[in-house]
Amino acid sequence: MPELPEVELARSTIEEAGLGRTIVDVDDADDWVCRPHAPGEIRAALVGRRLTAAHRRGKTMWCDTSQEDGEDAGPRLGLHLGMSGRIIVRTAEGGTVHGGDPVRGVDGTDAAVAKAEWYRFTLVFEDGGSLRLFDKRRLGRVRLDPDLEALGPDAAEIGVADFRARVGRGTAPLKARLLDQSVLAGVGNLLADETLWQARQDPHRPAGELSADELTALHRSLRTATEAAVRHGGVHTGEVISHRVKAGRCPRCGADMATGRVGGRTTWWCTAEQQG
DNA sequence: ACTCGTGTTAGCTG
DNA sequence: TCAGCTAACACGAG
Repeated sequence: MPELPEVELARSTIEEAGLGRTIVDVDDADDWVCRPHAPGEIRAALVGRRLTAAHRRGKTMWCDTSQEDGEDAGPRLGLHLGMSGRIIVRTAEGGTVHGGDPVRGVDGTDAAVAKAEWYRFTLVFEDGGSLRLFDKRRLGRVRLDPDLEALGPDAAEIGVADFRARVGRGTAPLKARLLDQSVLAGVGNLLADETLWQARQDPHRPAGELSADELTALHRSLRTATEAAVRHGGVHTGEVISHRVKAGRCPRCGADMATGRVGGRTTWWCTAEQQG
């Protein structure tokens, strides 16, 4: 699930329900998710502190932490949801205040029961509540002081001039350019397909071939698609997403949807409007 | 049994 | 050195 819209929703969940609560315990035993930290390292850094702010750039989140007596401000806690991660914040009473049911999520699966081992990382608060990373596939990541240098500007905030300069260059397929997190941070496979469909652009087209006007329109489409996804609860709510299926038809013109691999990802496009 | 995947990245190639 | 591409990562779901 997690692309920029899902991560923004997770960030706001932490902001609304996870800040200001003193951390009394940390489960960082999963040394794959917490790499390169050794088990206990994150725990030692965070116990006694509080989360004071929740930030996001692209698909990466990080929380500022409070200072302890006589020390500098605490380390930043970096959180990445990977391919299947979710943030679950629980109240002192154990109820889920935000983040929804861990299994019965937007992906529609509802048969399974959440297994304890799918909780890959946990902060336990003094009030008895918790903040947890729930991640079936274990591609999520938790680390202290994450490096943000490799990330381009956030896809929801980049201005049109900057967007044109960064995206409209190179010979790589346009979709690959949109997916490159060092060019622009936050666009994932579904948001890329939705954006290109809205802008009626061929995903295979070399990015450097687009005109200034086309790039301006693409920037507008990205904004529109991203804002709608945040508002509606995730990228899966995009207009073309449910038509990315075998024998699917374009919901705008009715032409066949085609599929192939672009930028290493499964891609769907309208054969009529996107010059398939 | 076998393939796929809403993400990231080390490593290879030209 | 850079831009671009592929495989690998972990593991559940179909």
